[in-house]
Amino acid sequence: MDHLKLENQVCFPIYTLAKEMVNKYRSLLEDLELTYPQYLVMLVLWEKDEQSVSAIGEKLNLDSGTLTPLLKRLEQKEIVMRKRSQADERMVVISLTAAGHQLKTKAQNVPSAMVDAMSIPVAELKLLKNSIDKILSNL
Amino acid sequence: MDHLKLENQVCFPIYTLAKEMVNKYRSLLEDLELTYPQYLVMLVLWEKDEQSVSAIGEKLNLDSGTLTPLLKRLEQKEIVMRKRSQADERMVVISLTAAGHQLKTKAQNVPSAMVDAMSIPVAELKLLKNSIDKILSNL
DNA sequence: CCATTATGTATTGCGCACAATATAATTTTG
DNA sequence: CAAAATTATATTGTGCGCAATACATAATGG
Repeated sequence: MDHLKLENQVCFPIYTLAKEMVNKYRSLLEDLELTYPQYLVMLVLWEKDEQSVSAIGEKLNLDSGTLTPLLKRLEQKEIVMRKRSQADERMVVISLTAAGHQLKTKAQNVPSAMVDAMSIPVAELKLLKNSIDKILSNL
Repeated sequence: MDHLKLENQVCFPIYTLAKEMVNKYRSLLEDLELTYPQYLVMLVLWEKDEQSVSAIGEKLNLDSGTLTPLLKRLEQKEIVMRKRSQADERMVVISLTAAGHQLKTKAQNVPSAMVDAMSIPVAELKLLKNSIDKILSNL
């Protein structure tokens, strides 16, 4: 078997799936005027308000080069605020505005819409998640 | 269950895995001086030389906005050539240079190195690929 | 055969993603 | 306490990824 054939690649479907997922989210998040990475940041903040850039970055595996401009865009939309911590002025603390909090109610139906779009049995989805987590811990 | 909790997201692990995969490829492809998307284009060309931009794009699900600059970078590395088709001057035909052909031998060990890095049983990998293909056909 | 439509690539603009570096503040050490 | 090391964010540069648009060529239908 030719391991360099596209058809025999394992990673290519994963790479493609991730892109297609983000494309699907593009339409699902249109109303919220959020991109998928922005939506992920909002998930993190909806769970716990007032977090440092690095704390958000650790949870999402994103560095400041990605987060700083992204958070500035969220600030411009006026759904988050950026403020230097009093305690440690190196830290920038991100917090939700009222509009940012409210956006959560508009996002409630997004996860189920996504699972519907994938239309795959929940059991199979759990297996999938398990395999992915296993690979992630190895990489 | 709170469907908006990061922990309960199904897509986030997929998104993370795709990124980690690309990161792993970064080190595996360092010798070849290729990025992962560039490597994918080379896989397509190693299978069949002389293909139009659109043909490559269909196989990889990438549009000209992505491929044109990418292919120009491969041209600068002198591993591919870009030439307008005589038959249809709208088409740009991409072909491998001698160096481009030779690069294939250096790439032979990349797929196995990647599978090794993921360190997951082949059987489970096949299940994973099946699930992903199923979701992709739905999205 | 000419106007219309379709096709193929290129360009532009925006938003990630990450490496490398810079900068400033805090902590640790001698 | 001052110098050195560490920590946290910001900045810069490169490379995707995709939508929207432009533009040229080819095909098609009166």
